[in-house]
Amino acid sequence: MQSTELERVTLLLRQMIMAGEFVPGARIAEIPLASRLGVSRTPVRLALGILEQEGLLTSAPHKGFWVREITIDEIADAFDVRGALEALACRRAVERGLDVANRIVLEECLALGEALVAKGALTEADTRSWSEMNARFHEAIVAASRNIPLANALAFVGRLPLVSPGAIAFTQGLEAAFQNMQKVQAEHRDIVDALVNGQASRAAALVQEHAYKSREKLRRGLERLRGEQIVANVPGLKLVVG
Amino acid sequence: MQSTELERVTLLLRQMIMAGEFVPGARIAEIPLASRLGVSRTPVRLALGILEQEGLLTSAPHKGFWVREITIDEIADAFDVRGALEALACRRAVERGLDVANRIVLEECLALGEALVAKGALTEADTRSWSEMNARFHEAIVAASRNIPLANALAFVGRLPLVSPGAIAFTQGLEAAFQNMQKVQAEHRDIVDALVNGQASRAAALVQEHAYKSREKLRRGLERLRGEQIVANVPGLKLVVG
DNA sequence: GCTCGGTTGATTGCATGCAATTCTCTTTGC
DNA sequence: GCAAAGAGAATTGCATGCAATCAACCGAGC
Repeated sequence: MQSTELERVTLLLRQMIMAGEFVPGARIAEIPLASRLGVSRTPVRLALGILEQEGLLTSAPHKGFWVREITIDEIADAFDVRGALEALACRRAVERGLDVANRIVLEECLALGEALVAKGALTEADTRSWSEMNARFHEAIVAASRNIPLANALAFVGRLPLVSPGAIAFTQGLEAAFQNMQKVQAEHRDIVDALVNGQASRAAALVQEHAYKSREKLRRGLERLRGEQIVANVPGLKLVVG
Repeated sequence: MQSTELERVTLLLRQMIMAGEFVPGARIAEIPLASRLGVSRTPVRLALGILEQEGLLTSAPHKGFWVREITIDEIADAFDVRGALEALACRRAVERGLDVANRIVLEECLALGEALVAKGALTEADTRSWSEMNARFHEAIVAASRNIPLANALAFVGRLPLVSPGAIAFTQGLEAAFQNMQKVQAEHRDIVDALVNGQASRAAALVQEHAYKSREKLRRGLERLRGEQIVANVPGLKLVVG
């Protein structure tokens, strides 16, 4: 699938960073990384540049790259941005007329969510398919807006760890995850209802609140981990809590 | 100032693209470009990667880079995104309390705008200082929101040509530019008024409309140029009008 | 004992060589 | 005359060598 080393290295490196393999603020030297990944410095260097553009790394001339320190507040703020953009997407989707293809995707997502909620029990696999469904749901809304810069901007903010709709929900356990899932499913239902009935501002308000709830849920989850300077084992990235 | 070739090449290349030196859709080969800029392929390659991330170029493995074709609709859509984001910035700025530093910047921008409008006559230099003032104005609003992902997202959409507040207004002549300037100045006054009086939703609505007016002004300006497949001499980039 | 300066080591930045892929032009077959 | 296949040229992708810059450590001077 990936025809070049650069793509492979970029993907790998992104996963490594997101998995928290590097201490935030720590320098990432090219040579050890290259030998670790079994390639030369060239693709590594290019990949680092890409990840810098994505906001995961920082660099300075002759000083190299290091992992950006991301605060909880920054993650939370990104959710506000996501809410505002998705609200715009809803308004545009309604104004331009919700097309059939995306409507079908939305309803499929609703059905899948319904099935997961009805099933009651939750395995790890269920959580994964929920996440994928959630990602598809939000993508469909954006696609329905037919606004390319909007989609790009959303992808941009989604590059921050935990912000993308596909990020694994940050909950205490499967039980809490399930309760949250029920709430989210209800919100999804309302959003789709507003969209198919042409209620632009209602849909916009609902997704905005939807994002806000995600934000606060995440914040509560992260706040619990205060105390250590660096939050480890967060699915996504080590975060600076200072 | 720029200590590396990469920075120099990136800046130069961005300017060249924005100035429309390349036909949209045309391939950009590394070797001729490198020899033209007097450097080796390495920094050129890195710069091309950066500009791809910025949305000005596209690439495919083993096929190199080419200039992205940007439609008028895409530019217009980006204005909607800008409006939504700046509206969010206004709400947050008010909610968090407009800080003194940014308030001063806003009022200085107002004063400068007032002076330019009062002056009546408009030179090229006036247009430039107006643009710089406009950029500072919008930056201050974003800075006042103290939301870093928001600022990043706005910078992201602003990378599209003509979308950034600092882009030279697209008007028919100095006379029309002046009339537009008067309107914009009035809008700026209202926005600052809302911000300093803590009227969050009013300020949000005003900036959104502000962006919408910019969008429509630009669209009218570009529509006039339909007919040719490619619009040349647009300050920013050659645009595909199809 | 502390600070400032020099020197050494390491790392980044750039140039270039080589292999792999793609594109193009030509030639052959129908 | 046109289409398809093959060979050659050109370009990208990657590896590596070398120079410039930076950081750290050590020593000297105050």
